[in-house]
Amino acid sequence: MDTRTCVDRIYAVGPKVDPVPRLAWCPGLRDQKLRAEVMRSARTYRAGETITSEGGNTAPLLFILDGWVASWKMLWDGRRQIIDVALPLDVLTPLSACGKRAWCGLDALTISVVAAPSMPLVSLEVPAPLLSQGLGPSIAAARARQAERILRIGQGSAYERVGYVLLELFVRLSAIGRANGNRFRVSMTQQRIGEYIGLSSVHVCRVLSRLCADGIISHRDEEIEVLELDALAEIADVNLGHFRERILPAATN
Amino acid sequence: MDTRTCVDRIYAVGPKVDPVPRLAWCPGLRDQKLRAEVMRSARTYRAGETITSEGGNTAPLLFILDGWVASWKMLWDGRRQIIDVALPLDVLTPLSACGKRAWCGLDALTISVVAAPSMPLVSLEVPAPLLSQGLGPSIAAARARQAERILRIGQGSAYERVGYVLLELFVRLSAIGRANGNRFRVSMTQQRIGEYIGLSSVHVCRVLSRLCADGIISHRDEEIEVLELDALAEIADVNLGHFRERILPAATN
DNA sequence: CGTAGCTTTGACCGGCTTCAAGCTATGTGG
DNA sequence: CCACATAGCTTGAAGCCGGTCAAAGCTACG
Repeated sequence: MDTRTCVDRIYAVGPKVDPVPRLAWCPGLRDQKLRAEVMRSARTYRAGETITSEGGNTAPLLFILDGWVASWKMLWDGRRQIIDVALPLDVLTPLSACGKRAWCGLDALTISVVAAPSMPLVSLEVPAPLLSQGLGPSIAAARARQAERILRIGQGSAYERVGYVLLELFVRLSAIGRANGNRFRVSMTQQRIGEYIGLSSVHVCRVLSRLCADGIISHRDEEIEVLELDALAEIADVNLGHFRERILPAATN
Repeated sequence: MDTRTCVDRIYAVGPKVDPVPRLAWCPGLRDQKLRAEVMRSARTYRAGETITSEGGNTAPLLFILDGWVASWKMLWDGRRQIIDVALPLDVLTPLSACGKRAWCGLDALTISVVAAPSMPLVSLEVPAPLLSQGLGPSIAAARARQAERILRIGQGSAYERVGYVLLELFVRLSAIGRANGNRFRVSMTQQRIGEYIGLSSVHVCRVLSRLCADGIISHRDEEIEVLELDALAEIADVNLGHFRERILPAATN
């Protein structure tokens, strides 16, 4: 499958963002030749396709050039929790402490383009004092999102959780030019949304209905329109200004 | 307050572990003089004392030399979620993406000794290709624990959650020589355990009773004895071998 | 000895899950 | 072009898990 045409096809659909210059966000990717090398290692995955299975082999760094990618873990009986959803221009570090295996499974939620450069990055000596800079903007943002989500899953009601996850996705998509004003596309089934925030798909459906009935949002299929952003932020218990600063890679602001 | 005497006093209580050589686990701390510098910046906190408040100033790296430290986030109405519990020899990176403020609050759950070296570590150029090594063993382990916990909080029953958290603490304490055979001390109130796994303190109490009634554990106050480790691992849905590899800093194994 | 904080136990109830059935949209093969 | 299958969404009914409220025991400590 020709990667170039796939990239082009995807980019023709949504608002255009050229990933190459924006990859400059990534730690150690200020060098343009390196960025080109990353692009060259890109591969396209179909929606639903497995990128890595838990405990399997993986590259240390994955760059999401386009699409939605879910990282998840599973209990023996099949109950599944989505740990995080990576959006275009996010960076994933699926390597576990032992250095060989992935600590999570990775699924493409939509058709996705993922770069997994192995050779060039191993030789990449991270020059900056990475730790004191907070682990690189993209990884720090992922951690902040994770903490916010743990807080809602652990303490929030279903209404608050769904409100939160919609707001999180809206803010992140807006930042990368993939929202259309107050509208955006949630490229997840209600089943998957439930796995993301610890609810059954049936209850996700009910809560979405209630959010519509309350005039906070409206939706047709996966297309969401935020009608009352402030009200949504209040439900999610989010201060929008601080929230953006924390869950977005710094360079996005 | 004289740090040395506090350290000594604590170390006189539990099984002894000299933190200085084991700090060699930490990324960039192989140099003995640096380690001594870290020790010199240590400060003692009383149980319940705030180390950092959410959004406050913080050092980029905190070394837990002794004690239990909870990192937490809160909703506006006071509901609190403990994001992670750091034990002796763990490393915390509370700095958020913006690089100035802490993304979480930090409380000492017990009397604790925490080193927060600011000067020497800023000048520390991380030499190894840190990313490809998985972010340093301690931080990678913290992330793995977090993923495991999200899975249980999102998908597990109360019984599974409590079983999991007891097992997690038991495994981690054993690794640093702070368990006594099958016995260990949970230095958290049931209220705090609940905040850690998203349950009310009342229900934590009930589940603990049930674990005792089922012969899995026994406990007096905060002193827990694991009677049936395999059964506990089954409840927690954990493969002990893999689990240890993943949630412990690599050098511990 | 009294107070404060934590644990334990009981009673009640409501939020969420589960099960089930019907609906819609999309795709497939005759 | 229609019959049929599949996947996801929606809605209802029933039941249980876990939260909340309340009161009583237990320890530690001043």
